[in-house]
Amino acid sequence: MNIESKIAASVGEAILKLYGQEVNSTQIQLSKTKKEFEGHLTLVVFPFLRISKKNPEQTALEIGHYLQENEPVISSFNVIKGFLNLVIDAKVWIELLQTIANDAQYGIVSADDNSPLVMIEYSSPNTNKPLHLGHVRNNLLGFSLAEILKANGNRVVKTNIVNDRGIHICKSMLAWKKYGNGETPESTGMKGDHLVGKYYVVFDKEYKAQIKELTDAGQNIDEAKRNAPLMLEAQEMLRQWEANDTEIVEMWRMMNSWVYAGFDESYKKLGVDFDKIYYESETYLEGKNKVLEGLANNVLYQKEDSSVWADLTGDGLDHKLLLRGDGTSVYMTQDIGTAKLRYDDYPINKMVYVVGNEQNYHFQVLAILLDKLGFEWGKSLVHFSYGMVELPEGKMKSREGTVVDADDLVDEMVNTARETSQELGKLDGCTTEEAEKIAYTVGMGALKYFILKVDPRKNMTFNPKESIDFNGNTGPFIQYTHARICSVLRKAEEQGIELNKAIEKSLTLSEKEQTLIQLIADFKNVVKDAGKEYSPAIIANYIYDLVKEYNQFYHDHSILKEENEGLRHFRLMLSKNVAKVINSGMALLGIEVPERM
RNA sequence: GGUCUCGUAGCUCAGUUGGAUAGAGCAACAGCCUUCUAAGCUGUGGGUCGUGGGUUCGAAUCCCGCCGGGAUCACCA
Repeated sequence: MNIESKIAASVGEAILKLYGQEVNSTQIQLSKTKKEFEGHLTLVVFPFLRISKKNPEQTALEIGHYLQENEPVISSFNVIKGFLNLVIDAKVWIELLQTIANDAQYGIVSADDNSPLVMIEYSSPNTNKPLHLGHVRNNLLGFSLAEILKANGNRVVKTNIVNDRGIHICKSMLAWKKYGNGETPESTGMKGDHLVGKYYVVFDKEYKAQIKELTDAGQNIDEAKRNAPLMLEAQEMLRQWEANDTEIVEMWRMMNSWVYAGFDESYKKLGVDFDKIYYESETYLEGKNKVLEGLANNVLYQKEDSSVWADLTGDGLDHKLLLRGDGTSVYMTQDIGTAKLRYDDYPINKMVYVVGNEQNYHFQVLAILLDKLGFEWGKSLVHFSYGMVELPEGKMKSREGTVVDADDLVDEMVNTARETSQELGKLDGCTTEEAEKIAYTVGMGALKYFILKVDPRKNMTFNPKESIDFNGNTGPFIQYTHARICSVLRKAEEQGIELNKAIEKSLTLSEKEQTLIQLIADFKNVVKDAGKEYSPAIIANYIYDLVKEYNQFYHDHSILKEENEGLRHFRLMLSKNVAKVINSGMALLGIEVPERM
C-alpha cells in the first residue's frame, strides 16, 4: 500500500471517530503540498465541514491532531485556512527510497503472453516526397506512445501503412520519365526520397505552366486543371498501373525502392522502427471485397452509376462514398482493407492510429463503418489525434517552399549541438567518434524533447532558429543533469565508496531531499497517467520538474564532500535513483541519456 | 453555414476528476566558476488566464452566450 492511500484511509478513520460519519474515499482529496508551505501532502477539508459542523480551521486542526497521534507516517502538521498540511516522517521517505533503489525496473510494468495486444499505426508516409516536420512529430509521438504502452504492461506491435499507390506517385513517375534524363540516386548522389520528391515538384511546376497556357487561351481555371496534358497523362499512367502494365509497374517498383531506402535512413536517424509494414498496393483490394460483402448484406447501398455508399445519417453524419462508379477504391476503402488484414495477422485487442487531427472526421466515420461491417473491435479503435506543427510564419506549404525537411532538420540540430559542445569545451579530450556520438545524442535529444513536451492534442509552433536551444526546459538540460550524476557516481566509485549499502534510518533530511524522494516515487503514477492519457508530454514535464529540483539540491548540498558518512551515502543513493528515473523516463520518449557530455 | 477544436507573461509552453498568492523556460537586467561538469544556480521586472454571464465556501479548470484563430464537411490520400 502506498503512503497516500494509507493516509487517506486514516483520514476516513479520523472523520468517523471525530464526527461519527463515514465518508467515501472520493471525498478525501489529498494533493501535493505547494512549495511555499511546509509539508508533503495537503488535505482539503472543505468537503467535511457539513459533517463536522465546525469552521475550516477547527476541523483541520482536529483531523490533524488525530492523524499525528494515530497515524505513525505523519510526524507533524500545520493548518492554513481550510488546508491541512501533513508532514511525513523522514523515516518513511528513507524506507521508500530504499524500496525504489532495490527495484531496477521501478515504475515499469512489463508484459507477458497474456497481456493485451495493442497495435499502433504511425508514420504512414506517401511515397512521393521526403518526410517533413509534420512526419517528425508523428513518428516521435508514435514511437514514444508505443514505449509508454509497453511500460504499462501491454504487448505492442508497431506498424506502418505506406501509401504507395495513387495519383501522387504517378505524378513523380511521369515527371521523372519526361524530364529526368534517367537520373538515379547513384548518379546524383541524392537520397532516393529527395530525388523522387524533386520530380514531384517538377511535375507541379510544369503542370502550373500548362494551366496558365490554357487559361491564357481562354479556358476557365477548372477546365484548364482538368485538361492539362500532364494531368491527363498522369491519370492514364494510374490506369495502366492498375491494369498491371509491365513497364509502368517496373518503374513504380524502382522509384518506390529509392524512396524506401531514403525513408529507412531517416527512420534510423530518428530512432524509430516498425514490427510490421503494410502497403496500400497490397491492401486496397481487400477493402473492396469487404465493401462488396457489406453491399450484399444490405449494410451499404449502390447508386445508379454503380458507386457504393454508406448511409451514416442515423449516426448524425452524412453519406459516405466507398467505391467509385468505375469500381476503384477511395482512402476509406483502403483503411477498411488494411484493418481486416491486420486482424487476420494478429490477435489484436486494441488498435491505435497515430494520425493528425485534420482526419478526426475520417476516423469517426471509420469506427462506425467497421462496426457496421461486422468488426466487433471497430467502435473501440483509438484515433490518437495530434495537432499540426506550424512555423512562426504560419502553416507549412510545400508549394510555397516553407516546408521544413526532416533530414535537414536533424542535420541542423546535430550540427548546432556539435558547435555548442565545442564552444563549451565539452569535447576536449574526446575522440572524433565520441564527439560525433555526443553531438548526435544531444541534437536529437533537443529535437525530440522539444516536440514531445508539448501536449500532443494541441497545435504547436516550431521556430527552427529559436527552437535549437539547449538551456532551460530542454532535452540537453536533462541529459546534462544525468551526465553529471553519472560523473559523481564514477568519482564515488574511484574513491572506493560503496554504493549499494542500506541507508541509515535515523538521518535528518532536508526539505529538498524529502521532496526529491517524493518526486522519484511519483514516477510510477506518472507512467500510468501517461498510458491512460496517451501523452508523452506528461512524462516530459515530469522529468523536467524532477531535474530542476535535483539541480537545486545539487547546488545546495555537497555529495562527495559530505563529512557524515551516512548522509553522503544517502545522497549518493538519492542521486543514483534520480538518474535511474531520468533514464527510464527518457527511454519512454525515445531519448538517449549519455553518461558523459 | 453544420460539426469539432484551441485562446494563460513580449515569445514557447505547464497548470483541468474545481482548491491556497496562476508556474517554468526563452528574451531583458543584476549576481555566482581556486568549490562533486556554469548546457548550471540565485535574484528583479513582466498576467483583468480572449470576453460577458451562470453554478458555489471556492473557477484558468464545469455550463451558456459572444469575439478571435485553426481543422473538417471531396468520386485526394
